[in-house]
Amino acid sequence: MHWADVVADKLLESGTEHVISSGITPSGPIHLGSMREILTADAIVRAVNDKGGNAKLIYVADNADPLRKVYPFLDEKKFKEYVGRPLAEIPAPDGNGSYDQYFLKPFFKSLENVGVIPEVVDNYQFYKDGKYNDCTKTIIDNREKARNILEKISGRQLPKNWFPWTFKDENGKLCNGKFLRYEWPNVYFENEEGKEIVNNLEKGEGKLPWRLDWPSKWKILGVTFEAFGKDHATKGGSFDTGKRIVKDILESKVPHHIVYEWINLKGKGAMHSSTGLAISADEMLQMAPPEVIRWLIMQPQPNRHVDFDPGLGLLNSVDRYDRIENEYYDNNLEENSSRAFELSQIKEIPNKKAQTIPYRHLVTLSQSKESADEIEKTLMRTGDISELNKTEKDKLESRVKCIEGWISNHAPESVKFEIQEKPPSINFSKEDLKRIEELKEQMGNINWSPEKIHDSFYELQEKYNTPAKEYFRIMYLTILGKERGPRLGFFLATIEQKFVVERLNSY
RNA sequence: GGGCCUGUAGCUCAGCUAGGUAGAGCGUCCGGCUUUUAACCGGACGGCCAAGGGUUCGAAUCCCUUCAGGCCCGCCA
Repeated sequence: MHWADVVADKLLESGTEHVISSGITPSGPIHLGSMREILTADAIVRAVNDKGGNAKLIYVADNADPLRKVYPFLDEKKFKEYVGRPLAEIPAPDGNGSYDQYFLKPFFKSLENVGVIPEVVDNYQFYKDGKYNDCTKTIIDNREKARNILEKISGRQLPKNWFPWTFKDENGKLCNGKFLRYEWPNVYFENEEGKEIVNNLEKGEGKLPWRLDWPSKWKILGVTFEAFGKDHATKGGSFDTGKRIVKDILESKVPHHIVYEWINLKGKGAMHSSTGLAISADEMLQMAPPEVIRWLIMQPQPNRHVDFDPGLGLLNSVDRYDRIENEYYDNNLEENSSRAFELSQIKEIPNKKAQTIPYRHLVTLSQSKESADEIEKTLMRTGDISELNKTEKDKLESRVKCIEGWISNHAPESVKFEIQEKPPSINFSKEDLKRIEELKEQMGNINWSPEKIHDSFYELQEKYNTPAKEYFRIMYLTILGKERGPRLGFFLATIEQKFVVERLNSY
């Protein structure tokens, strides 16, 4: 059984209503690794709903968290003063709006593109609106118990006058002040300068520290399931302490969970926004079809790491996905693969197989044609497809866009080419010139189909006792200005016969 | 030091939740398609399921131990 269904079954044992939670701190571009978290959660939501339950997906934007440091992608001068302040209160890097929204907006757009539409929780606003009041109060009332749990389970020592609140200084920065006294809803502390500051706990002046904030969210939102990264899952980590806090102090339920592994960039290691070694969700969508992105997450077990190769490997991933799609409709898949395919669909599962064009072929066409429209016409002319319906058209269009993005940012040189508008000036040898004459005649007189074109080179090989390779080389040189290129039969068939003959005639 | 995960064919992995004759794709080799680029079709080769022990009529699957690899582990998230 697919992992999402295994979890769904377990969840449904305790009821039909479920809240699946996911979240991230929007401190930088939100990357593909973070997308795994929410796609994993989304899979569970779909699985529960498919089995007749009623699950909703909640996305918590942890924008009450402070900016930890000036990240490499930030302007040092401008952002130095904001370190320590809640992300929701900092201006965006481009000056428009707030910092958190600057990163969240494109991420939500990306999520929409992969078919995920969560209910968004603005954590900062939650604090402001007093949503945390009850939990905060309960924790404060039981702060010795809380301290006990944290110290015992995490094995760290808390200061003598520990108070379960991250204070907010008068300059707006979150800080570790010295706790003085407390009287709901106010807490008084001494800041570094020795000044007494008051925070109103009901108004979001400061926040709960993460290890208390997380279990509080479970209770406030009624979370029944959460997928989280293995950094939280370590012994004595925030999940371990969170479990006890929510059970013993908040008297609420511990959510079910799974731990997911990181996504590595092939040959480079785990993605981290802080090191800059990351592909943002946005960027990802500009080079890979959304259903393939989903499939990369749905196919493997969540606890296995995924190696993502934005180079040639991406083509393999798309090919594999397309093959799975075909086999799905041929009813030829094992249960897990079949389910992974279903969970990879952006919208509902189409009940008919769509016409698919081999992705590698599209990579060629995208570089020789101006638009998706032209590509479609060409494919119809070469007999690769019959007329496309609306869905197929959209798919073609979006895939062409992905390929264009991929070609310009990630593709290796070996697959790139450009049709030369003017005949490249090349010093052909005498023999080459003779072959060009032979080609002129051949190209002008054959049926312009991929197979015929392909065969014709071998006819020349027979006729003139010259390796077909030589003819290939010449064709690439005259049209692309380089010695290699895409499979010639298919490629030439996609451009005008007239153009090819004229090109040869100019030598 | 503590913890989690992983170890199955040359490579990438499925199978383990529920024990019942070891699977797929890719690669390799052979054959076919009048044959370039990571093309297509058919077939073959290929595994003491990391090692050892236990439970069982029966273990890749459950339990214990060992080894190897990856990652996580102040605060913050």
